[in-house]
Amino acid sequence: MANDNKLTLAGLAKLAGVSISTVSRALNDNPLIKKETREKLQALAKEHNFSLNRAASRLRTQKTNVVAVILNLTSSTDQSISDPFLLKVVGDLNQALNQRGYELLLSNSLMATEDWSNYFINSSRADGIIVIGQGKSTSKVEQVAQSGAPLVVWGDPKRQANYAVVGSNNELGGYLATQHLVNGSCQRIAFLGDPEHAEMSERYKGYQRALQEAGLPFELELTLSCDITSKAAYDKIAAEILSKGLHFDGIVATSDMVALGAMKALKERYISIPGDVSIVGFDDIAMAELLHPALTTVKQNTKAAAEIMVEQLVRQFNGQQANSEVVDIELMVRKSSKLV
Amino acid sequence: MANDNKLTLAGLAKLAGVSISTVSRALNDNPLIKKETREKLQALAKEHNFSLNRAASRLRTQKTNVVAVILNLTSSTDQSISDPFLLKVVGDLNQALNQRGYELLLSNSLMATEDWSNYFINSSRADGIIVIGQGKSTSKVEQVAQSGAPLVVWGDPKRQANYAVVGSNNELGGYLATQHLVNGSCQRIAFLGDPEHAEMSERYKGYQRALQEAGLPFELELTLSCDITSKAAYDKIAAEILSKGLHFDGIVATSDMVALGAMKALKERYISIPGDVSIVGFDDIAMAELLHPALTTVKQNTKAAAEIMVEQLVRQFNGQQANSEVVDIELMVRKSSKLV
DNA sequence: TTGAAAGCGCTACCAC
DNA sequence: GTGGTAGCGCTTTCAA
Repeated sequence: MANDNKLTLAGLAKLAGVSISTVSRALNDNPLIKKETREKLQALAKEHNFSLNRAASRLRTQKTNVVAVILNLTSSTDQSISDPFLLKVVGDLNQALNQRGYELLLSNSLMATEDWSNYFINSSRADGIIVIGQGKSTSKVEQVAQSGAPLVVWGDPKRQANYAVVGSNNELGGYLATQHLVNGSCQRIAFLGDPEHAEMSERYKGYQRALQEAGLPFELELTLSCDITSKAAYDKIAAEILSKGLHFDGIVATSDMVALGAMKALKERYISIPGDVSIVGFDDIAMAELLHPALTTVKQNTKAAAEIMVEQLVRQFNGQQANSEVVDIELMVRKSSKLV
Repeated sequence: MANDNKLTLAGLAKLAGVSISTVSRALNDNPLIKKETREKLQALAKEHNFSLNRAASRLRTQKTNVVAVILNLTSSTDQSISDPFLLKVVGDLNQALNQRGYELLLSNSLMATEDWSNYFINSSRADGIIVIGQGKSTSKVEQVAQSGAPLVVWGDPKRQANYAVVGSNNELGGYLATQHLVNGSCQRIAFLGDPEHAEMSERYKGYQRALQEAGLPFELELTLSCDITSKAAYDKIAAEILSKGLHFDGIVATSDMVALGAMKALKERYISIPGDVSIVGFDDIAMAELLHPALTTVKQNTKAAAEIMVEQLVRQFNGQQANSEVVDIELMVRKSSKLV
């Protein structure tokens, strides 16, 4: 406060009458320093509002304690950027990283156009990378994996990949959602979303498996392919009903936002949910239970997932092998689907 | 690739047969270096996958090109963390910052418990701080302002503060929302939210002004005070109806999430929206128009706001004075309110 | 248990 | 236009 030119370790050392090394060790809680001295110096630092210069320590230690989190967005539509689910994952990662002493540098695939490994890791901006979403294209991610940089991806862990993927059991999720509709006596169950998107394609497989087990025919016209935004889903359902009439009595949506769009299209046509059409979402975003009717959905445990992702990333920092890991999902039965 | 020990400027210089200074200038696009040489060296850098070590340049230049964005959360409830509106602001800031060459370090008030200025600025983690939300407590923010660190706050710009505040015209928003309900012949208009929260209190003032102008009495029992989460709003409306019956025919909600909670409580009781109760939200999150009925709401222009915030922060980097600035709002009339 | 000093990789001042 | 070099503030080896 009083002294305006910024305080450094050297300055603090002078103030305390000890060497720079001693202050450095004390502030890093190094047990080499006598506990008494350590506490005295820490108190002094606090008193003078001193904080170690991270740029300097990062340069010296070659470690940043920063993790770059990259939202792997499919397109530049506003919708996909603001999908509450993605942002929930960011929030949970923030928490998990902080608990381990890491900071979160936020970026997304639309901004970071260069080689990610080069940009974030070689440049000492971050120690590792977490990519949220495998999306349709994984070439950037592969590039990072090739470079050997510490990397964890939120996506579909069942996909074989040469990097660690953490994600929900999407196939099972799709299966349970579909099975739930089958049990509710739905006969013509549609799949709404993008079957080519990594995570979504697994949900699609689960959907097909459930149909088969139930002895229901798989009909291609029940695969309602659309972008994974509410708007696209809304348009798709509207167009479908316009051209073919209401030819389905159940919808397995690939995300809650997609389900939301579908619900709106149905309600506008006075189609009862779940009376005429049952619907199951995916994600369990905060809003799901607040919709009317409350949305039955497959809950992804993002908090647990975030912790696992950080754990796997830290393993790589320590030179250990990182593994893909499956996070449990759970069917949340609410009001948008008929009960058995 | 072939050479495994990390390349530095010195290494590149040797490879190119020029001095370190020349490579440094070339990679920083310094016009002192002949264009030809510059391009040759940039190509060489790309070829060898070289990236300048940021830790080193930050130490040297005393500038990080990083901005800390702090979500000033009210409580640790999941809801407030995942309010899509806050996260929309983060997304827009990310974009605005990147366009100006800054990176976004994400944090929140629950994690960053220390003195923010000390933690982020003194430590050279970031050059400036953007705080999202004035919330109820502004002491941490005041502390940053006191320290003289570059700071911009998303909040209510009408509040007098010794730091730059960018935000919507909340008073006008509250006024327009209320006026709209008045025009739709609502007689007993409730205000739902937290009148003590900085931004919200201005909306509350606007609500009162509109009532007064319309010659409607201001009744305290129509101030429905609750936490600004969907859940709290849902509970509040449910409790209100249970204890006093449906004693209002319009609701001015302090956020879309709050409106969502209220809508659910109403729908569950088969109260028609907007037939029995009209409702207006605030924010215009992506979901607002996808609700059924589509939510009439006051749109906050977060994209414009984000650009202004970054602009004001950069002004401070350049030693200029930063000013509070008001961002225009716009009433989005949809289906949850009666028309005139 | 503490101190001296080298050096992390870069930028920018000064010299040519 | 280009090169030599000091030094940003820290950590850590080595010495005491």
